[in-house]
Amino acid sequence: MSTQAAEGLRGRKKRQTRTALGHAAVRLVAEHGLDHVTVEDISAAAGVSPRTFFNYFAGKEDAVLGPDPEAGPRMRARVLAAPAELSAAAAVRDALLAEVAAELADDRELWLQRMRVVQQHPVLLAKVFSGGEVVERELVAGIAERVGLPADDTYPLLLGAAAGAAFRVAIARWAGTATPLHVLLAEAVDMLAHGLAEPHRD
Amino acid sequence: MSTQAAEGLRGRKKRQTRTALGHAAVRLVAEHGLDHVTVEDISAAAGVSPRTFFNYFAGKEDAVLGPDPEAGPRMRARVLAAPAELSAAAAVRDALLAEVAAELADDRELWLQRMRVVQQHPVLLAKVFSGGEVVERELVAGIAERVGLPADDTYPLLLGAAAGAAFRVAIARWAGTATPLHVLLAEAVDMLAHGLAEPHRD
DNA sequence: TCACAAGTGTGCACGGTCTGCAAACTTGCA
DNA sequence: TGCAAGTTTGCAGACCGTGCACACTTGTGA
Repeated sequence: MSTQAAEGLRGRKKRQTRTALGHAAVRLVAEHGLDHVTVEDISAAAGVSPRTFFNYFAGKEDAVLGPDPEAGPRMRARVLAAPAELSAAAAVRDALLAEVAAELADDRELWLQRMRVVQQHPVLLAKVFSGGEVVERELVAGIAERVGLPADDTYPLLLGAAAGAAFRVAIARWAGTATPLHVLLAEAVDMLAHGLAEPHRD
Repeated sequence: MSTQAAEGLRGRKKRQTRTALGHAAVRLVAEHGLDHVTVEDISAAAGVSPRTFFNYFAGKEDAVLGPDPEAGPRMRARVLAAPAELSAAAAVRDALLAEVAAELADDRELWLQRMRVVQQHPVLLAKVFSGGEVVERELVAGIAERVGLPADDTYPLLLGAAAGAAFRVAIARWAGTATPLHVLLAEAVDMLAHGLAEPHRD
């Protein structure tokens, strides 16, 4: 729900091809496993040539993960737009929760299947992290701007990295339980805000 | 300084070849950039055949990073061996600092060059993360055991992930400043322990 | 001393990944 | 209708990574 207006017939078809490739990649890998699926398979399933595949994605992994280039700027904007009375940590917390809500609303089923595939293929996990790195960089920039520190200061870097950590942990737990993602994410973020103190035991 | 005794001539040569390949990889990539260096180049510089290269490393990236399979178990042991009166977070803090000290003492110059190379090649960053993931898993197991929670509970997962985040931030800052790594790492860990509260301004 | 088992290095072949290039083809617009 | 710009595609080529078979080295026990 970001750039749907004034796209023209050209852009529309491009977007269609891209999502067709992405969906095919997730489905095929879920069915046959990552290294029993070739770029040729994915292209065929999406009805384009293998060469065209590489016009859209850098490789199999990218197609499965379908990285969102707007996620970084969005997080940055969210952090900067948060009410001024909130602490930076609280602003990041809210930004994370809002982002998760928006992402899931977009394409819930695909997301879940994607996560399942990622859990089964450590190679994909690596790509997720490096993708998260790009987002994290923008997030760090937003935090730095908000608190008035340079972007290479420990505080913005660490808050950004911690946000990434909380996100990953929430995702990991989500894949194994029935608890809603936003609950798990809030739990993780709150734990960070309390200095990682040991939780009370039953 | 872990398994140097009773190695035999066989094992010694194997280790030599491995480090020769690793060093050649770091040096060549530092000189010419990651994708202007082929496996053939690295093998030639180390005096072995390209086929042999793949007996040691899964690819260029692995050779550059020289992953340490013992790092995970070591961290786990450190966390479990920490004095009982320490909190889990403090135990992790000490384990991190001890690990850094040991690693750097081992081969300081290579480490620094490696980090510089990694900063310039996001692809390598991805591998660092996935490598860190393996270590993190062990660390999480240690934390879980120490505090008596299951390893898939939020607390151990998050503390492990946060430790990884602090480590990465410290490394990133270290590559850009003259501050000793252990100081940066302590700063980051303390910031986490204080709930990521905004630091005092000058 | 010798021979043999196990471990290590190497060449070869093969399928897969990814890129550059140039030739079609399609779309948007005058 | 016709042109400019964008998209798809095939082709060639470099590189990656693995399986396999064979040569060579090392350690060991007869």
